[in-house]
Amino acid sequence: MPDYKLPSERALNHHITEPLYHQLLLILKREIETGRLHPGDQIPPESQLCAKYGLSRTTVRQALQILADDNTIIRRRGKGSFVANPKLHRNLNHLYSFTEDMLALGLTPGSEILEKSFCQAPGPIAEALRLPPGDQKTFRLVRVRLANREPLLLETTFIPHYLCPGIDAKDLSSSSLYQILQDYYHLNLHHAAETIEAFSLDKESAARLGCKKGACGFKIQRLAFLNSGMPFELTSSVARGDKCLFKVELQTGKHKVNFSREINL
Amino acid sequence: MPDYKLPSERALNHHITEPLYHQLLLILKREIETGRLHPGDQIPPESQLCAKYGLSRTTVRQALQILADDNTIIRRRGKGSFVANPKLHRNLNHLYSFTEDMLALGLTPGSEILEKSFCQAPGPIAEALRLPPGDQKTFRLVRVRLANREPLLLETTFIPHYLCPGIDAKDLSSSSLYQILQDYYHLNLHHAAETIEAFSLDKESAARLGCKKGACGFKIQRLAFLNSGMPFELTSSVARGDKCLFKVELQTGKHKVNFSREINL
DNA sequence: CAGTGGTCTAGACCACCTA
DNA sequence: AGGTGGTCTAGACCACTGC
Repeated sequence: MPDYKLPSERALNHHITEPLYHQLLLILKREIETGRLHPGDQIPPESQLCAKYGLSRTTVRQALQILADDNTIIRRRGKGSFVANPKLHRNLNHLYSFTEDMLALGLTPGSEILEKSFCQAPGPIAEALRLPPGDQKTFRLVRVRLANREPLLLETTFIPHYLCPGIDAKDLSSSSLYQILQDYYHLNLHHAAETIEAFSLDKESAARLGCKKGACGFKIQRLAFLNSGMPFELTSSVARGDKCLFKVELQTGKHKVNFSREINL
Repeated sequence: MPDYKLPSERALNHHITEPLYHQLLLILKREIETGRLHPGDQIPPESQLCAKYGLSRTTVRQALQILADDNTIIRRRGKGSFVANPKLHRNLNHLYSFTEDMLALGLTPGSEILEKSFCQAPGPIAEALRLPPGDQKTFRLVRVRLANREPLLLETTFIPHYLCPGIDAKDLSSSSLYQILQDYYHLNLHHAAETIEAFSLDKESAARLGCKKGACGFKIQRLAFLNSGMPFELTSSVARGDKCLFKVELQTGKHKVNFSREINL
C-alpha cells in the first residue's frame, strides 16, 4: 500500500483552452488547500499522476515545477514530492487577510464595524481608484481590527460603487471582505501596492485605538488591483506603533523577499 | 539580417555534471550583465539557440524559463524574448546599499562618520550576533546618511571584531562598508532580516537628524548573515518619518514581493 | 504567410534514496 | 534492486504577431 493518497476523482478537460498542466496544478492545489493533503504528506509520484490523468511526464512535471517554485510542495530526488509547511505561504499572503494573519500569529482576531455607507470619494481617493469625474460614488467601510480584544488597526476602505452594488446589505462581520468581493462580485485580487509611513496619531484615531494623542503609529495605504490592471479597492489604515512591527527578509541568491507583520501585545 | 545578436562564442561542456540548461543560462546571463545585450534587445529565438548549441528545444526553454522567472528577460508569444529593464532588479537589492538606493531615486547620497571605534557589544547586540561570552568585542560605526545634503538616517553598525581586524584603518567614507567587508574580509552577504518599528525620536537622534524631539520616525534594525548562516553585521537605524516611506508590492500569481524605500525631500 | 513562444507527447538515461 | 525526481531528445500542433 502506497503512503500517499491519490487525488479525489476529478477529470481534465481537453476541449478548453486552459492548459492541461494548469488544470492539474489547480487540482493538486485544491487537495492541499482543502486539507485532504497535509503538510509533510507525500503527493503521488510523477508516474502515478501520468497514469491517472493520461498525461506525459513533461506535462505533469510542469505542474509540479510551478508548485515547487511557490513553495507549495517540496521535491526530493529519490524520495518524492511533499506538501510544504504552509508557514512559508502565509508570509506572502498575509496582507490579504487580517484575520488569517492574526490566526497565524496565534492571536484571536476581531472586527468592529464603525461605519458602512456610500459616499463621494475624496479627490485623492477617486484619483487612486481612477474614478471618472462623473461617477465617484464609493462604498466606504470603517472598521477597528482587534487582536485578543485589543484594538490594533483603524481601517477605512473605499470600493467603487459600480463594482459592488448592494454590498451594504451583505454580512461583513462574519466573512472577509475579500471573500465577499470574490464570491458575489467576481473581483479577484491580482496584485497590490502598499505604502507604510510613520505617523503621529490624531485625537480621533488615538481614541479609537485606545492610546494617547500624538503617540507614534503607522499609516498604511493599500491599493488592490484586478487582473486587468484596474484598481478596485483602497484601504487606508492607522496602526498602533507600540504593538505592530514589520519584518523584511531578503535572500540574495534567489532574490526572494519576504514581508510580514508582527504583533506585540 | 536578424535584429538580434548571437551570443559570443562559448561552448557547452557535455562532460561535466553541470546541466546543459544551466550552462546556457549562465552564458545568456553573462551576455546581459556584461552589457553585450542591452535592456529591450531581443535575444536569439529558441530555434537559433537550439541550432547554435545543439540542444533540444526543451532544454533551451528550460534556461529561458528561469531567466523569465527572475525578470531577467521578458517573453512574448509571436514576438520573441527580450532583455528586461534592470530596474525591477534594483528593488530587490536596494537594502544592501544606501548609496545605490539614493542614486536609483535620483538623489545625491552623502555620509558623515560620527564615531568609529571598538567596543564591547551591549547584551542584546551580542546575542543577535551570537558572540560568545568570552569575545564580545565589536567594531562600532555611527554614521549620518544624507540625501541631497539633508540628514535622513542615523545608523549604528556593529561587526564582530574577529571578523574584521584592522577595519578602523580603512577608508570608510569613499567606498561602501559592504564592499570593504567583501573585498578585504571575504564577508559576503547571503541573506538579511530587517525589522521596522514606529518610533518617537529621542533628543539626540532628533538633533542629529535636524528635527524636533518627539517627532515620528522609524527604527530599523538589520541583521545580515553569511552563507554559513552566521550573522556578521547588525545595523540599527533611526529614520526621519517625514521623509521616508516604505513600499510593498505583491503579486498573487507568482507570489512575488517587492520591497523598497522612497524618499520625500 | 512565416516566425515566434506555448503546450504536449513518448521515450531515454541518470543520480539519488531506501530497502 | 526498484522507485523517485533531474535532465535531455526529437518531433508535433497550436496561438499569437507582424508583414
